[in-house]
Amino acid sequence: MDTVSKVFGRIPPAPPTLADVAELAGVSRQTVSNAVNNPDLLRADTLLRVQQAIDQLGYSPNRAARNLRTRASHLIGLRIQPVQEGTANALMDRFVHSLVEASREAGYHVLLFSGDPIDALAGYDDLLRSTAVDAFIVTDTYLGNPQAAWLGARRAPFVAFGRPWDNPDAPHPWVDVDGAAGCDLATSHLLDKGHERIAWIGWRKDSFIGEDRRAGWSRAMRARGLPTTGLASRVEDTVSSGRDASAVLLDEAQPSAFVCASDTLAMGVLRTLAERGLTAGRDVAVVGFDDSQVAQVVASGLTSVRQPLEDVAVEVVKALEGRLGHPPAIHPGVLLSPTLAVRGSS
Amino acid sequence: MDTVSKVFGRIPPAPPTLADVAELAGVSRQTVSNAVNNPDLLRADTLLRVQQAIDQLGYSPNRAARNLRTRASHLIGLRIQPVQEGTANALMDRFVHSLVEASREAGYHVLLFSGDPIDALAGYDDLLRSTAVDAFIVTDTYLGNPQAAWLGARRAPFVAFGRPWDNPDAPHPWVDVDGAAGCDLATSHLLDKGHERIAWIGWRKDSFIGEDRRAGWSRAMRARGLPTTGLASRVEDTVSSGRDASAVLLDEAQPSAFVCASDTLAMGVLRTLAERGLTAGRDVAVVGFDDSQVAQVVASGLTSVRQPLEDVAVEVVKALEGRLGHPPAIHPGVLLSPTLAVRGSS
DNA sequence: CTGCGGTTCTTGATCGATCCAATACGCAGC
DNA sequence: GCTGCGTATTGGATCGATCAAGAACCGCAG
Repeated sequence: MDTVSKVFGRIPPAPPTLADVAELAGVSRQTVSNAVNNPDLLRADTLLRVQQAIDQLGYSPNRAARNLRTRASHLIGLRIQPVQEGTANALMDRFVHSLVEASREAGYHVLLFSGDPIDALAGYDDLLRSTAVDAFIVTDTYLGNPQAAWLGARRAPFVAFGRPWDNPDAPHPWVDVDGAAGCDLATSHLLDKGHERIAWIGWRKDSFIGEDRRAGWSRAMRARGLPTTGLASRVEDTVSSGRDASAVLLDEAQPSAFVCASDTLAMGVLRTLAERGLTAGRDVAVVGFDDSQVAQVVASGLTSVRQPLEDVAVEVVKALEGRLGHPPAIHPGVLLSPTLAVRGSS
Repeated sequence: MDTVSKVFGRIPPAPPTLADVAELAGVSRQTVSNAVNNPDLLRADTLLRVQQAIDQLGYSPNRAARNLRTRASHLIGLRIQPVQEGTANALMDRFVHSLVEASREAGYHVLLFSGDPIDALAGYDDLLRSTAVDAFIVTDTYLGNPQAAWLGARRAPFVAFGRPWDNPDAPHPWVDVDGAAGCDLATSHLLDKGHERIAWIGWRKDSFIGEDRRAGWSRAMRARGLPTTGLASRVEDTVSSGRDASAVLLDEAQPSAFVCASDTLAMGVLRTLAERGLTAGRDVAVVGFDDSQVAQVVASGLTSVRQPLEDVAVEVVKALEGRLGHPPAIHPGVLLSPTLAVRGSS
């Protein structure tokens, strides 16, 4: 016996097919198929007999054959973006896991693909034309959503995690987290602690998400009749930008607390405080956004707005099931409320 | 027109098939198939004609049909574990992305699945029996590897990210990162900076990976004739364990530097230092492991051992291609060396 | 004993690609 | 002009499931 055979064995036995089960159970193929897909069509004793044959052989329907016939793959495509080094943004990890779990319960699996960097749509197109997936989850909706229009035009079923900012009447189902509510929550939390001069550090104005979150901060401030002028700054989403912005704001506006559009920016604030010998949570309060691992393990902890990603995933899958149903259900947008993970920094 | 149709349009046109292309190009189905899979079998002018027809119709082979016939899905299964909240362990994010990218180049897609928590093997079994994936990537090899033996017995092709610790002669291909070399690197880096009393904070003894990393530290120490007794501690992988362990070590052994088995533990050390008014990198040096986002954004930065996950993914896919080849290539284990991301803490 | 509605089960066709064996084609040599 | 040979191309069968019918079976009323 040669080494290859010794290691990997002979040709693995072909898995049992529907016909094998049918023969063993003494019924026809169709009956086995019904036992699997429409059990209530069978007489109880026949069903039992078929079930036993299935168990005995360890039969599972061949997915390729089933997919071919039913024109469905029970796969959901999810495009993943490169990890951003040097930031605290890691919500994908949590979301992906929740999505896989929710999909599993609905009988779907998640297929990952990474867009050809040159042409993000090429990846979608490829999977779509080869009928490799039944639908997509689209997550990158930060600036409008070119994919949405493209997929819509192709009649490709998809659900977006993120509102169609540039087109509120977009016909596709979507699920999103209310960033404004989150920042309102964070700001109100600080206001309740007695802070009155609460600064905002967010992203540049062309980010819909950033403006939404900012609106939550200003809304909460206005609700208590507090001014916001001079207390806001808009920068890049990097630690050093957060550091610089907070330094300027401390000098010019003397805020006693910061609400940030991301944990990355909040880490920058913490750095400024450390440089000035100030203690986060005692001298100056800080709240971040996304409840990243960074927020959880940083010294004394960073209070942060936590997106209910598990719920998002469940809603996304629910919307997907509706969209793939016959007839497709029109699923309105779903907006979920985040919570606040309070830690030492506030 | 009813609302549903207005929103989603009529039944989408059926995608073009091989036969459609054949008819348009005026050739037979097999010729089109050859044009796609064995272009060199065709005469140049025929190939061109078929190509044009393919482009004109936007044809892509139906995956289900191809999978059924070729008994291959070109999918790779990857089981993902729940995210550990409160730790800095996020290497999966980076690895998954690299894996998707490497797989894409090899013509594969990554299928995620989450083991039924009750029975981790059920998820593998299901996908295997339904021939949904061609192979698996197994990542959880921290304590031996029950999956490996099970998959091996089922003759399921798989590649492990992680050595078969409990069975060095295991016949399956694997790729791993040399944790000992990483910690040797980290320790040597500190030794070069003039540190002599370098403490180790690692995991409990039943972790093969932890013992491996620890060996790198003690090896580097011994190489310079330095003692290690009293300088090591083994704890749980949490921030607070790292904090407690470093406090005890500082009191009892007065180390001037720490090498940790994870960034999570290193964050605990940083916390202790902060509590004692010591500055990381100036008073006491700290090195973590995994180069997590936490290490990258924490104030002044945490020096950390960085696993070459991109290379791991490439090697894993390479091994997979060998394993799935005919005949399967026997791929020896591959051990890659990590690098050190030097930051402010050292 | 026949007829009938309803359930239960079976047979043949089908999804769209690839494998297989057989045929048409081109070209050199007699 | 015919044969031989390698290349290019073709039609038919096949993978394993589901769909769409139709057939067998059941009990029960006429």
